[in-house]
Amino acid sequence: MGKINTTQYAVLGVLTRGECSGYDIRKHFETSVSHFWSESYGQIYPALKKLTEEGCAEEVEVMERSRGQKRYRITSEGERRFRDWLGSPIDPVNYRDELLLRTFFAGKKDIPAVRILFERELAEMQQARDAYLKQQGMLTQHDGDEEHPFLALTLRYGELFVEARYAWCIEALKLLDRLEGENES
Amino acid sequence: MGKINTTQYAVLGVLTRGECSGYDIRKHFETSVSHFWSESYGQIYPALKKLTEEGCAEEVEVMERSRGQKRYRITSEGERRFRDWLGSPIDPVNYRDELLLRTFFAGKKDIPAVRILFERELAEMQQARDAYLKQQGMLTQHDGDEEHPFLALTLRYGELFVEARYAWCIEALKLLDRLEGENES
DNA sequence: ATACCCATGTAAAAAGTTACATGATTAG
DNA sequence: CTAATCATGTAACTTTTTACATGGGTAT
Repeated sequence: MGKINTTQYAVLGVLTRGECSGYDIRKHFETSVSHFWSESYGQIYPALKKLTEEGCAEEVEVMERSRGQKRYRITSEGERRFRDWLGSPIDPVNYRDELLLRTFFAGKKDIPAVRILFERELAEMQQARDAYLKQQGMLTQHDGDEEHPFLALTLRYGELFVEARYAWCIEALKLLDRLEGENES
Repeated sequence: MGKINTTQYAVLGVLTRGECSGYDIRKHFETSVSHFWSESYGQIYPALKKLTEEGCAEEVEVMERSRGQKRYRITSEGERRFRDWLGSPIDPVNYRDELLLRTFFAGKKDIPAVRILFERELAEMQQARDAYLKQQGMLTQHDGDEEHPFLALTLRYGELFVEARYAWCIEALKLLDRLEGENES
């Protein structure tokens, strides 16, 4: 049995929610999970091909395919493999955060430069916070769904993450003010 | 002028702290910045080569080189380019978090599986918290250094991040308890 | 008509990891 | 002497992005 990589599992995950096309899958990543996952077409189409070869997904026969669309459905084998993966150990990923990297290497001369970086980040966190609030509102309409608690949980993570990062930016900007004050005196 | 990528800037960043070897650079990434950045040898050595070609770094002539070590030093051109990069806009990176991905796709049947994931994560956050505390202690010894406030800031980010994620795991585990209770009743 | 979304797919490039080959030095 | 650590480097592979080619459908 061939090895399935994370992208393929992510695609399989979308398929567990119902049959769809490669395009739909991309949309799904772009909208619902964009704050913690992304996939490009260059990954999705080959993944669908590979999953089909592996017997984890199959093309749905569609009469009258609109716009040449191909739709895929998860197989029971795919379902099984997906459930296995879901609980398997997560191998540590190397987290990379360029804002942190730049902060780490900054010195006194860089204060004006990093101030702009933090201000920009702060604005982004505010935007993200608004987006979460909006999504929160939409979610309450699907209250009864089986997946609802888990969706809410990922949303909640976003909120906590954004609050933490927001608070950090505030602290950072205060620090910059203080450092600049010291320089002048 | 050739394009310099993020890895090369990261390497250049280490060189701003003093001349060192590829091995030292690796060590630096592994120890001081591992919680927000990582580079492998397969990236570092080619980066040093490229930076030298670009005139951003140069090999230091060492008599009696210990163990065949090569040491590199940043040039004034490298310094200039690094400062320019430090304040330049950060292009949005696609954040990927497999724990979130799995949570998103989880359903009621996966409760025991995801519980293990959250427990593992919780333990990791506790460990990370201890590590930060320890680093915090070491940092106070370098109190006067010019870079000190920025180092402290990255450490502070780590603390806030870990606290947020820790809190989230706790919430998640409570949710799982609640869902399991519902199932039984 | 013409612009915009829907839709599939691939090729090339870039980014990154892993495994290996090689050898010096040091600590026990 | 031997194991661990220091040290450099490359090749193969995997992963991911970006750009392109192609064309159907729909709304103005």
